[in-house]
Amino acid sequence: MQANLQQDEPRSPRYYRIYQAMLSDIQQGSLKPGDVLPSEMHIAQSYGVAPGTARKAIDMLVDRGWVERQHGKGTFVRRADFSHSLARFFRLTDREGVQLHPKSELLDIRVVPGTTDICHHLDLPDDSELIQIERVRRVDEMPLLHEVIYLSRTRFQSLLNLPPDAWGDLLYPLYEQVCGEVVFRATDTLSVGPVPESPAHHLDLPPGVQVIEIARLARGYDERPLEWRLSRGRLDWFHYSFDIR
Amino acid sequence: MQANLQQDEPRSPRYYRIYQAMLSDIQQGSLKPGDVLPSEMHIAQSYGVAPGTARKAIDMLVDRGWVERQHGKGTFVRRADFSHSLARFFRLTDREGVQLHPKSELLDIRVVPGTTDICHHLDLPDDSELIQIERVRRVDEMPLLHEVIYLSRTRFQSLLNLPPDAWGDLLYPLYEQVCGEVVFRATDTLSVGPVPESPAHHLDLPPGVQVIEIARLARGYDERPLEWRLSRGRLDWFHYSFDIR
DNA sequence: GATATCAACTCATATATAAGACTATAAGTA
DNA sequence: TACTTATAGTCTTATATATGAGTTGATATC
Repeated sequence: MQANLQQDEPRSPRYYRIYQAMLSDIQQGSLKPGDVLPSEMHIAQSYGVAPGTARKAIDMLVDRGWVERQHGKGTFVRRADFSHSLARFFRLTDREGVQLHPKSELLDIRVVPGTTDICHHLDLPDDSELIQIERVRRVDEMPLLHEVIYLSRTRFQSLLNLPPDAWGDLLYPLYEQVCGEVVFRATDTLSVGPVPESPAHHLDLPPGVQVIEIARLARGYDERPLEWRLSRGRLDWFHYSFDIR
Repeated sequence: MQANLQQDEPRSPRYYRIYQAMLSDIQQGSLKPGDVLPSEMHIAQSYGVAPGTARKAIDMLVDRGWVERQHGKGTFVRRADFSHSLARFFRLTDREGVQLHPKSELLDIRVVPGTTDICHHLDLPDDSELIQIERVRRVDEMPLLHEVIYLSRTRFQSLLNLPPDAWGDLLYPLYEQVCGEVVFRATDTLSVGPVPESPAHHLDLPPGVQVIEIARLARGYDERPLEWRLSRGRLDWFHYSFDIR
C-alpha cells in the first residue's frame, strides 16, 4: 500500500508527497470507497514522518473530498453521493417540506454507434460502440426530466443483460454493483434550447419549445470519463442557486 | 483588536474561538479589506496560545475566503473580486482567447418605493425607498445583459449625486469608493422566464421570448444584504458549468 | 550613485510529545 | 442474561520548538 517517499521532484513538501502517494492509492483502486485508511500513526510511521505531517496530508484528501474522517473510528475512502443531485435544480419537497425522490422509468436501452463529439467526451475512439439509455424521471407521476445516457459498451456490457426489474431509480449504484465502475465526480453544464420531438413527447410538451439542458460528464476515481448524459426538463420548474465570493 | 478568549461557550476548541474573534474583527470593520493581520506569532502571544493553534485559526479564515496569506509579507483581509462574474455565464473571449470585459451603459437611476419582496430580500421595512439603477452590459456593442439593481436609499444616497462620467463598468468598486459599502459575497439564482418589454427593447429581442434571469443578492462583510439585482440575458449565449462530488 | 550584503520580519514546513474525546470490544459484575 | 466497566485503538486538540524560504529596508561597499 505505502512505499517510501520518492525524492524525484526536487523540492515539494513531505506532506504533499504523502498526499500524492495516498491519492494514487485511491485512484489506482488499491483503496476502494468505504475502505479504511491506516491510522494516522501508522501512516506517519510507514512514511517515516511525524504524526502532524501525516495528518496534514490527510487534511488535503479530506478537503478535496477523497476521504472522510470519523472520530474514534478511522478515515475512510469517500463514496460520492449523487442521489440528491436533481434537488439542486427543482423544488423537490412536498407541502410538509419532506424531500421527494424522483422515480425513474426506463424507456429504452440499445447499442448505438457513437457520434464524434460524444466519443470525444468519453475519451473513446471516434467510431466506438456506445450503450444508449433513455429514461424519464417523474415526481408524483409528473414528468420532470428526460435523460439520454451514453456509456462505453466495453466497460458497461453487462448492463445489456440486466432484467428490467433490476433497474432502480438510481443508475450509479447499478454501475458499481453490476459493472464495478464507481463515479467519483461529475461536471454539469447548463444551457437552454429547443426540445426535439421524442423528449417533448415524454415531457408532455409541444416539440420545439425551450427546455433546460443539463449535460453531465461523470468521472471515476481515476478521473477517466465514465458516462455522458443529456437531460432535458421543463423550464418553469427550474432554478439553480450558488454562492460566489 | 484582540482580547483574551471568553470561555462563555462551555467547550469549543481554542483555535475555533480565536477564529470567531478574528472573524468578528473583520465583520465589525476593525479590520478592513486590504488590512494586514498581526503576525501569527503576535496573534499567538496576544491570545496566549501556541503558534500552531493561532495558525489553525487563520487556516479557517483562509479556507472561508476572509483572508489571504502572502509568504514573507503577511496575512491580509481579502477583497472579493466580482469583475469576472459574467464570464461564468457567457463565453467572453475573442478569437485569440483573450478575456473580453463587458461595457456598461447607465440607462436610468431613480428613487422608487420598494416592493414587498425586494425590501424583504434587502432586510428593509416593507415601504422603504430604494435606489433603482438600470443598465445594459455590452460586448463589442452587442447587448449581453439587461440589469435592474436595487439599493437602500439611506445607505447609497451619495450615488444619486454622482456625475454620469463617474460611472465605470463595475459597480462594486463604486459602492466602496463613494458609499463605503464593500461587497464580500453574493448568491446568484438562475431561472428562465419571458422578457418584459423594456429589457426586451435593450436586448434587441421581441417582448415575451424566454431569457435567462440571474437574481443576485450581494452581502457585505457583516453579512447584511447590500444589493439585489435582476439581470436578463439572451439564452443562446448562455451556459453554466460546475462540479459536483 | 549604484550595487551587494545583511538583518529582521513574515509565513511555511516539520518534529516530538501530551492529553482529551469518541468508538468498539472484551471483561467483569449483578 | 443484562448491565457496567475497563481497555485499546482511533481521531482531535494543543504545546513548544526548530529550520526553511520569501520580502523588505537598512547598511556597507564599490
